[in-house]
Amino acid sequence: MNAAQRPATPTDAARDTPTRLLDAAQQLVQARGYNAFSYKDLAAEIGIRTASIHYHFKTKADLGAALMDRYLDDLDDALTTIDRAGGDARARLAAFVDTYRLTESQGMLCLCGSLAADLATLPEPVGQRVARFLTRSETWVRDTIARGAAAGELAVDGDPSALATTLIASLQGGLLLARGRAPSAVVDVVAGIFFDRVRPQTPSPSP
Amino acid sequence: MNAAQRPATPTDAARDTPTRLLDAAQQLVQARGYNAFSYKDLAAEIGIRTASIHYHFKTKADLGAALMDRYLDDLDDALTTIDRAGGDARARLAAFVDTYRLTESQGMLCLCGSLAADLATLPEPVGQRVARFLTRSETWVRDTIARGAAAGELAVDGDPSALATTLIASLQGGLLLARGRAPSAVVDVVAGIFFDRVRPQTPSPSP
DNA sequence: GACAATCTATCTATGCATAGGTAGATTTTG
DNA sequence: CAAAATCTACCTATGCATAGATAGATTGTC
Repeated sequence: MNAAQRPATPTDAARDTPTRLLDAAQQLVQARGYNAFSYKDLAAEIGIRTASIHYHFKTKADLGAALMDRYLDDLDDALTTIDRAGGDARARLAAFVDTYRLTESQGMLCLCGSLAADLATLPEPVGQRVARFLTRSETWVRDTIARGAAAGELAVDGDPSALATTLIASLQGGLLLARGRAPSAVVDVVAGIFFDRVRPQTPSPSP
Repeated sequence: MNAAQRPATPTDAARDTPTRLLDAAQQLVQARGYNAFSYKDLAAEIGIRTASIHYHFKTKADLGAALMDRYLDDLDDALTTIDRAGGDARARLAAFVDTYRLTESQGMLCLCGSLAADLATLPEPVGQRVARFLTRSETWVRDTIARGAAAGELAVDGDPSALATTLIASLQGGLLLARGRAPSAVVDVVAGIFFDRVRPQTPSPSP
């Protein structure tokens, strides 16, 4: 997901250099991929020399790890916010799906999806964090479905774990297909298919 | 998809150099991504100098385009073979999904999925072919579902177009999630969810 | 001998990283 | 509290490896 669609750049130039570097790097990775951005791009973006970037992030691997650490924190924050907002399971899942829409409209991938595509070439610490992000997302979706079913909020058609895996896969893959289409077209479509199987528990509490 | 899981390297060294270059390049792109392989890697792989590669493929962009051209041909061949095999719609869809399993078991992405992730940095002719591949896959799946429904072979639960988009997205995204998991785990899961909505038209022709 | 396929040698551009320096703020301490 | 020490956040300059590409042999083959 794109939990980390950073809070709309607060006053932008007002942030400190490490934060600005992370912001720019994240944008570049989501738009172009890990192996297609350089310290030079980054330096140009925020107006310092490449050597200065090394002062804040010793190596590109460190920068990548920091990027994913922040993204993991953002995910936790986003999920916590959703959980605390007090909607039912379906509303929570819808809020989760919503986090992908902005990313799609920008023609980007999820930071984690982009890095997952480059997984074989990533420094190991970065790869580990990517895996952690995907696991955490999937677990949250699975648990949200399962709890919704248990609480009688949701009529679930299928195995919560399989549905969760499929939702994450189709959202990540959806962003891959989305570029060059109408904004939100693909996320809407895959979400529609998903929610057909996770319906509000309206009437008959049947057997 | 990975239609182009090249026919198991026939005698391998017996093929001509352009073919061996394409084979090696495809393997590298699927495993590592377009921006993470070089003429040097390729040269080392097949035992010639990088300069010799330029004799066969003037530029990396040419190589990329040739790679996608062949992959598009492979897709057409695969779909034609499936269509001619004479199974019903569900068998055809299952055969289509099967082409993703080998890719998953090798921890790779679909050539087209890998390139889609790097889309923003691709030479334009390559990007166009990537889009063409995705459209063609989606169209085939959609039509296969729709025809299956029309022929009374399939009980389709939802819009064929949305189901097709979701299937492709979840397969492509599935390969993204699959690395580091049990082989075929993710393709099986997303295919299972898909086929719940595209069931054999068994008994009651209902209304 | 002509053409195909490959080679050696080399070029320019770029990537990540390091060394070493500097201006200015902050902290320590006699 | 002022001088000394240290730290922060940059800089210039440079190194060394790799990337894609080119020119001009050389070799093999019909």
